[in-house]
Amino acid sequence: MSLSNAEEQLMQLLWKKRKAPMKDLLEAYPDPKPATTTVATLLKRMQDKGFVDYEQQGRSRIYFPLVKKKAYFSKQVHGLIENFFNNDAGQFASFFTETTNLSKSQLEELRALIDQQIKNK
Amino acid sequence: MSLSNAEEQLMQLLWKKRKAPMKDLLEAYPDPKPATTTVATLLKRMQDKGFVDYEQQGRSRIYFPLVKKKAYFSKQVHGLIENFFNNDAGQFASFFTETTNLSKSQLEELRALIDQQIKNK
DNA sequence: TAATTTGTTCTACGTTTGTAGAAACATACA
DNA sequence: TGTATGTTTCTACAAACGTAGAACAAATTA
Repeated sequence: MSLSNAEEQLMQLLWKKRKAPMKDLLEAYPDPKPATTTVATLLKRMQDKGFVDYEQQGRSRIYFPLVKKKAYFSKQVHGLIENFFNNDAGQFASFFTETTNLSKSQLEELRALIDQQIKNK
Repeated sequence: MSLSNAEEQLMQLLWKKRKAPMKDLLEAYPDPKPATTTVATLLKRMQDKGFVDYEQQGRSRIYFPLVKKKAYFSKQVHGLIENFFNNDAGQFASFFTETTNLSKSQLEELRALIDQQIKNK
Protein backbone atom coordinates (compact mmCIF):
# COMPACT_ATOMS: atom_id res chain seq x y z
CA MET A 1 0.00 0.00 0.00
CA SER A 2 1.40 3.36 -0.86
CA LEU A 3 0.47 6.98 -0.40
CA SER A 4 -1.51 8.96 -2.93
CA ASN A 5 -0.27 12.36 -3.98
CA ALA A 6 -2.37 14.33 -1.57
CA GLU A 7 -1.40 11.96 1.20
CA GLU A 8 2.26 12.21 0.37
CA GLN A 9 2.11 15.96 0.48
CA LEU A 10 0.59 15.83 3.92
CA MET A 11 3.17 13.28 4.98
CA GLN A 12 5.87 15.73 4.00
CA LEU A 13 4.42 18.26 6.39
CA LEU A 14 4.24 15.70 9.13
CA TRP A 15 7.81 14.59 8.58
CA LYS A 16 8.90 18.17 8.84
CA LYS A 17 7.09 18.70 12.11
CA ARG A 18 7.75 15.21 13.43
CA LYS A 19 4.59 15.49 15.53
CA ALA A 20 1.67 17.78 15.19
CA PRO A 21 -2.00 18.32 15.80
CA MET A 22 -4.18 18.76 12.77
CA LYS A 23 -4.33 22.47 13.24
CA ASP A 24 -0.60 22.86 12.76
CA LEU A 25 -0.64 20.71 9.69
CA LEU A 26 -3.39 22.73 8.20
CA GLU A 27 -1.47 25.90 8.85
CA ALA A 28 1.59 24.47 7.21
CA TYR A 29 -0.22 24.07 3.92
CA PRO A 30 0.50 26.66 1.30
CA ASP A 31 -2.47 28.67 0.14
CA PRO A 32 -5.05 27.81 -0.86
CA LYS A 33 -5.35 25.65 2.19
CA PRO A 34 -7.69 22.69 2.04
CA ALA A 35 -10.72 22.37 4.28
CA THR A 36 -10.13 20.92 7.73
CA THR A 37 -12.26 17.96 6.84
CA THR A 38 -10.07 17.23 3.87
CA VAL A 39 -7.01 16.99 6.03
CA ALA A 40 -8.92 14.95 8.55
CA THR A 41 -9.97 12.51 5.86
CA LEU A 42 -6.44 12.19 4.59
CA LEU A 43 -5.09 11.57 8.07
CA LYS A 44 -7.64 8.89 8.62
CA ARG A 45 -6.83 7.17 5.35
CA MET A 46 -3.14 7.40 6.08
CA GLN A 47 -3.76 5.84 9.43
CA ASP A 48 -5.66 2.99 7.80
CA LYS A 49 -2.71 2.46 5.52
CA GLY A 50 -0.37 2.33 8.47
CA PHE A 51 1.62 5.46 7.72
CA VAL A 52 0.66 7.57 10.68
CA ASP A 53 -0.70 7.21 14.15
CA TYR A 54 -1.58 9.60 16.92
CA GLU A 55 -1.64 9.98 20.64
CA GLN A 56 -4.54 11.57 22.38
CA GLN A 57 -3.09 14.61 24.02
CA GLY A 58 -5.81 15.99 26.20
CA ARG A 59 -8.46 17.41 23.95
CA SER A 60 -6.91 16.70 20.58
CA ARG A 61 -4.69 14.28 18.77
CA ILE A 62 -1.06 14.62 18.08
CA TYR A 63 -0.27 12.89 14.85
CA PHE A 64 3.09 11.42 14.01
CA PRO A 65 4.57 9.37 11.18
CA LEU A 66 5.03 5.65 11.56
CA VAL A 67 7.28 5.50 8.54
CA LYS A 68 10.58 7.30 8.32
CA LYS A 69 11.06 9.69 5.51
CA LYS A 70 14.32 8.08 4.51
CA ALA A 71 12.81 4.64 4.36
CA TYR A 72 9.88 5.82 2.32
CA PHE A 73 12.03 7.81 -0.01
CA SER A 74 14.44 4.98 -0.43
CA LYS A 75 11.66 2.67 -1.45
CA GLN A 76 10.49 5.17 -4.02
CA VAL A 77 13.89 5.53 -5.57
CA HIS A 78 14.53 1.85 -5.67
CA GLY A 79 11.17 1.31 -7.28
CA LEU A 80 12.19 3.74 -9.95
CA ILE A 81 15.53 2.06 -10.42
CA GLU A 82 13.85 -1.25 -10.72
CA ASN A 83 11.57 0.05 -13.42
CA PHE A 84 14.01 2.09 -15.36
CA PHE A 85 17.38 0.49 -14.89
CA ASN A 86 16.42 -3.07 -14.47
CA ASN A 87 17.58 -2.91 -10.90
CA ASP A 88 21.08 -1.81 -11.66
CA ALA A 89 21.73 0.91 -9.13
CA GLY A 90 25.15 1.60 -10.56
CA GLN A 91 23.70 2.35 -13.92
CA PHE A 92 21.25 4.67 -12.27
CA ALA A 93 24.01 6.48 -10.44
CA SER A 94 25.85 7.06 -13.67
CA PHE A 95 22.79 8.26 -15.41
CA PHE A 96 22.03 10.56 -12.57
CA THR A 97 25.42 12.21 -12.39
CA GLU A 98 25.46 12.62 -16.13
CA THR A 99 22.09 14.25 -16.49
CA THR A 100 22.07 16.32 -13.37
CA ASN A 101 24.10 19.41 -13.39
CA LEU A 102 25.94 19.28 -10.12
CA SER A 103 28.28 22.05 -9.15
CA LYS A 104 31.97 21.45 -8.80
CA SER A 105 31.81 21.53 -5.04
CA GLN A 106 28.91 19.14 -5.01
CA LEU A 107 30.83 16.78 -7.20
CA GLU A 108 33.87 17.00 -4.99
CA GLU A 109 31.83 16.32 -1.95
CA LEU A 110 30.37 13.33 -3.65
CA ARG A 111 33.75 12.03 -4.65
CA ALA A 112 35.02 12.26 -1.12
CA LEU A 113 32.05 10.26 -0.01
CA ILE A 114 32.63 7.63 -2.60
CA ASP A 115 36.26 7.39 -1.66
CA GLN A 116 35.18 6.74 1.87
CA GLN A 117 32.90 3.99 0.72
CA ILE A 118 35.54 2.37 -1.39
CA LYS A 119 37.93 2.37 1.53
CA ASN A 120 35.37 0.53 3.62
CA LYS A 121 35.08 -2.31 1.15
CA MET B 1 -0.56 15.06 -16.77
CA SER B 2 1.23 11.94 -15.74
CA LEU B 3 0.90 8.22 -16.24
CA SER B 4 -0.91 5.95 -13.87
CA ASN B 5 0.76 2.75 -12.75
CA ALA B 6 -0.85 0.51 -15.31
CA GLU B 7 -0.08 3.04 -17.99
CA GLU B 8 3.51 3.32 -16.92
CA GLN B 9 3.94 -0.41 -17.06
CA LEU B 10 2.67 -0.46 -20.61
CA MET B 11 4.89 2.46 -21.46
CA GLN B 12 7.86 0.42 -20.31
CA LEU B 13 6.97 -2.26 -22.80
CA LEU B 14 6.60 0.28 -25.54
CA TRP B 15 9.92 1.89 -24.73
CA LYS B 16 11.55 -1.48 -24.93
CA LYS B 17 10.07 -2.22 -28.32
CA ARG B 18 10.29 1.33 -29.58
CA LYS B 19 7.34 0.65 -31.91
CA ALA B 20 4.77 -2.07 -31.79
CA PRO B 21 1.28 -3.14 -32.66
CA MET B 22 -1.02 -3.97 -29.81
CA LYS B 23 -0.57 -7.66 -30.29
CA ASP B 24 3.14 -7.48 -29.55
CA LEU B 25 2.57 -5.38 -26.48
CA LEU B 26 0.05 -7.82 -25.20
CA GLU B 27 2.46 -10.67 -25.69
CA ALA B 28 5.17 -8.81 -23.87
CA TYR B 29 3.09 -8.73 -20.70
CA PRO B 30 4.04 -11.23 -18.05
CA ASP B 31 1.34 -13.70 -17.12
CA PRO B 32 -1.41 -13.26 -16.31
CA LYS B 33 -1.83 -11.08 -19.35
CA PRO B 34 -4.60 -8.53 -19.34
CA ALA B 35 -7.49 -8.62 -21.79
CA THR B 36 -6.90 -7.05 -25.18
CA THR B 37 -9.50 -4.45 -24.44
CA THR B 38 -7.67 -3.47 -21.30
CA VAL B 39 -4.52 -2.72 -23.24
CA ALA B 40 -6.55 -0.95 -25.88
CA THR B 41 -8.13 1.25 -23.24
CA LEU B 42 -4.78 2.09 -21.74
CA LEU B 43 -3.31 2.95 -25.11
CA LYS B 44 -6.19 5.24 -25.82
CA ARG B 45 -5.87 7.00 -22.50
CA MET B 46 -2.13 7.34 -22.98
CA GLN B 47 -2.76 8.85 -26.34
CA ASP B 48 -5.18 11.33 -24.83
CA LYS B 49 -2.50 12.27 -22.34
CA GLY B 50 -0.01 12.79 -25.12
CA PHE B 51 2.37 9.99 -24.26
CA VAL B 52 1.94 7.81 -27.30
CA ASP B 53 0.78 8.02 -30.85
CA TYR B 54 0.45 5.56 -33.70
CA GLU B 55 0.71 5.27 -37.41
CA GLN B 56 -1.79 3.31 -39.39
CA GLN B 57 0.23 0.56 -40.96
CA GLY B 58 -2.10 -1.20 -43.34
CA ARG B 59 -4.62 -3.02 -41.29
CA SER B 60 -3.51 -2.15 -37.79
CA ARG B 61 -1.81 0.53 -35.80
CA ILE B 62 1.80 0.70 -34.86
CA TYR B 63 2.09 2.49 -31.55
CA PHE B 64 5.13 4.41 -30.46
CA PRO B 65 6.12 6.62 -27.53
CA LEU B 66 6.06 10.36 -27.84
CA VAL B 67 8.05 10.80 -24.69
CA LYS B 68 11.56 9.51 -24.24
CA LYS B 69 12.20 7.17 -21.40
CA LYS B 70 15.11 9.20 -20.15
CA ALA B 71 13.11 12.39 -20.14
CA TYR B 72 10.26 10.78 -18.31
CA PHE B 73 12.53 9.11 -15.82
CA SER B 74 14.45 12.26 -15.26
CA LYS B 75 11.30 14.13 -14.44
CA GLN B 76 10.33 11.47 -11.95
CA VAL B 77 13.63 11.59 -10.15
CA HIS B 78 13.74 15.30 -10.03
CA GLY B 79 10.22 15.36 -8.70
CA LEU B 80 11.36 13.10 -5.92
CA ILE B 81 14.38 15.24 -5.21
CA GLU B 82 12.20 18.28 -5.08
CA ASN B 83 9.92 16.65 -2.58
CA PHE B 84 12.45 14.98 -0.41
CA PHE B 85 15.57 17.04 -0.63
CA ASN B 86 14.17 20.43 -1.15
CA ASN B 87 15.63 20.45 -4.61
CA ASP B 88 19.18 19.85 -3.55
CA ALA B 89 20.45 17.26 -6.00
CA GLY B 90 23.80 17.07 -4.29
CA GLN B 91 22.18 16.12 -1.04
CA PHE B 92 20.24 13.49 -2.86
CA ALA B 93 23.35 12.07 -4.45
CA SER B 94 25.00 11.75 -1.08
CA PHE B 95 21.99 10.14 0.43
CA PHE B 96 21.80 7.77 -2.45
CA THR B 97 25.37 6.58 -2.30
CA GLU B 98 25.13 6.17 1.43
CA THR B 99 22.00 4.12 1.52
CA THR B 100 22.49 2.06 -1.58
CA ASN B 101 24.89 -0.75 -1.34
CA LEU B 102 26.97 -0.35 -4.44
CA SER B 103 29.72 -2.80 -5.16
CA LYS B 104 33.34 -1.73 -5.15
CA SER B 105 33.55 -1.81 -8.91
CA GLN B 106 30.37 0.20 -9.24
CA LEU B 107 31.75 2.76 -6.86
CA GLU B 108 34.99 2.95 -8.77
CA GLU B 109 33.18 3.40 -12.00
CA LEU B 110 31.17 6.16 -10.46
CA ARG B 111 34.23 7.87 -9.14
CA ALA B 112 35.85 7.81 -12.54
CA LEU B 113 32.77 9.44 -13.95
CA ILE B 114 32.74 12.09 -11.32
CA ASP B 115 36.41 12.81 -11.92
CA GLN B 116 35.59 13.34 -15.53
CA GLN B 117 32.86 15.76 -14.64
CA ILE B 118 35.03 17.70 -12.28
CA LYS B 119 37.67 18.02 -14.96
CA ASN B 120 35.11 19.52 -17.29
CA LYS B 121 34.22 22.29 -14.89
C1' DT C 1 -24.62 28.19 31.39
C1' DA C 2 -25.09 29.56 26.61
C1' DA C 3 -22.49 30.43 22.63
C1' DT C 4 -18.45 29.64 20.01
C1' DT C 5 -14.54 27.27 18.42
C1' DT C 6 -12.09 23.04 17.23
C1' DG C 7 -11.46 18.34 15.93
C1' DT C 8 -13.61 14.20 14.32
C1' DT C 9 -16.72 11.10 11.97
C1' DC C 10 -20.11 10.27 8.52
C1' DT C 11 -21.53 10.89 4.19
C1' DA C 12 -21.11 12.16 -0.42
C1' DC C 13 -19.87 13.28 -4.98
C1' DG C 14 -17.19 13.90 -9.14
C1' DT C 15 -12.85 12.08 -11.21
C1' DT C 16 -9.35 8.75 -12.24
C1' DT C 17 -7.84 4.14 -12.50
C1' DG C 18 -7.87 -0.89 -13.47
C1' DT C 19 -10.25 -4.01 -15.76
C1' DA C 20 -12.93 -5.99 -19.29
C1' DG C 21 -17.49 -7.49 -21.92
C1' DA C 22 -20.22 -6.31 -26.08
C1' DA C 23 -20.42 -4.61 -30.29
C1' DA C 24 -18.65 -2.74 -34.48
C1' DC C 25 -15.06 -3.10 -38.10
C1' DA C 26 -11.71 -4.51 -41.03
C1' DT C 27 -9.42 -8.20 -42.91
C1' DA C 28 -7.87 -12.64 -44.23
C1' DC C 29 -8.84 -17.05 -45.33
C1' DA C 30 -11.60 -20.93 -46.86
C1' DT D 1 -18.83 -14.52 -50.39
C1' DG D 2 -19.30 -16.21 -45.81
C1' DT D 3 -16.74 -16.78 -41.71
C1' DA D 4 -13.01 -16.73 -38.44
C1' DT D 5 -9.59 -13.32 -36.53
C1' DG D 6 -7.63 -9.36 -34.80
C1' DT D 7 -8.43 -4.43 -33.53
C1' DT D 8 -10.79 -0.63 -31.89
C1' DT D 9 -14.58 1.81 -29.72
C1' DC D 10 -18.31 2.02 -26.46
C1' DT D 11 -19.91 1.11 -22.26
C1' DA D 12 -19.54 -0.24 -17.59
C1' DC D 13 -18.35 -0.91 -12.98
C1' DA D 14 -15.83 -1.24 -8.70
C1' DA D 15 -12.06 0.81 -6.18
C1' DA D 16 -9.20 4.69 -5.12
C1' DC D 17 -8.70 9.71 -4.80
C1' DG D 18 -9.45 14.64 -3.91
C1' DT D 19 -12.37 17.33 -1.78
C1' DA D 20 -15.55 18.96 1.47
C1' DG D 21 -20.45 19.73 3.78
C1' DA D 22 -23.29 18.28 7.85
C1' DA D 23 -23.50 16.84 12.19
C1' DC D 24 -21.74 15.95 16.55
C1' DA D 25 -18.65 16.08 20.71
C1' DA D 26 -15.50 18.37 23.61
C1' DA D 27 -13.42 22.37 25.23
C1' DT D 28 -13.18 27.29 25.67
C1' DT D 29 -15.04 31.63 26.23
C1' DA D 30 -18.22 35.08 27.21
